[in-house]
Amino acid sequence: MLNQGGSLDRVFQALADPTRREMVERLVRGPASVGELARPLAMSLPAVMQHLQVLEACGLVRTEKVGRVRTCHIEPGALRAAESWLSGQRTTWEHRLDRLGDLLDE
Amino acid sequence: MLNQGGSLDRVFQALADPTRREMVERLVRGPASVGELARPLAMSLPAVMQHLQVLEACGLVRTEKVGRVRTCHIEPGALRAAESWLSGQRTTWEHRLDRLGDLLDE
DNA sequence: CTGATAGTTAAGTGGATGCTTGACTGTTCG
DNA sequence: CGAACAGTCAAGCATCCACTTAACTATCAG
Repeated sequence: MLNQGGSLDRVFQALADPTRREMVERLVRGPASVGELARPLAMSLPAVMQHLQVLEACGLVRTEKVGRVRTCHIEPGALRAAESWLSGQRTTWEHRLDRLGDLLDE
Repeated sequence: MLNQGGSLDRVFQALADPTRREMVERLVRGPASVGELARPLAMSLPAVMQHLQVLEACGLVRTEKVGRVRTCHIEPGALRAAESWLSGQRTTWEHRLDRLGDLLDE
């Protein structure tokens, strides 16, 4: 569980944008080409590319080009890292509540 | 489970900053004053205040001023919202893998 | 009252972000 | 070959972000 912080920075930063979250939501259902990713989005193709680069740079997405089409897959590891930081915080918080309850029981 | 998308934006945006994550990590262990939050951080007090305002604006932290000291508590709901979006994505991803496995079994 | 403490406000700065348009590259199809 | 297709590069622009310093307010202790 090596928690290298800089990577969490980028993952959360990536997820902070609704367009990129929508792309992730699309990709967890299966791979897609850049064009397919772009179709439901109200913006130019280069803009989509830039979002894609952010997702790739933080490890949330992996892409591969064959012929003239680039196919994008989700990379669940990065998602898991973020989820696990959050659940760690929740756990600490809950432990604190437990200790507080124990104190009150005395 | 009201899906207020704009709020997720702000929560992830807030968590994208290492200073703010550090503040959250401190606060899940218990309440703290602004000064206590600031002590371990290598930056000016106004900078810490600004981070605090971001955390408060997205609902991650609640603060209350008594006398001249402002005390900050974590607000676990916002953390849970982010965690639950992430776990939803993971779940969808896993379901897809299941269906894929079923296909291969045929 | 006076001084120290705890926090706040305001203004400014440099750098990152999210988007655009226009020109361009490589690939496939007829 | 030549046209359409899928994607990419580059530049430019408006806005946002993370900080700073300086000046200020409010509270508490002696």
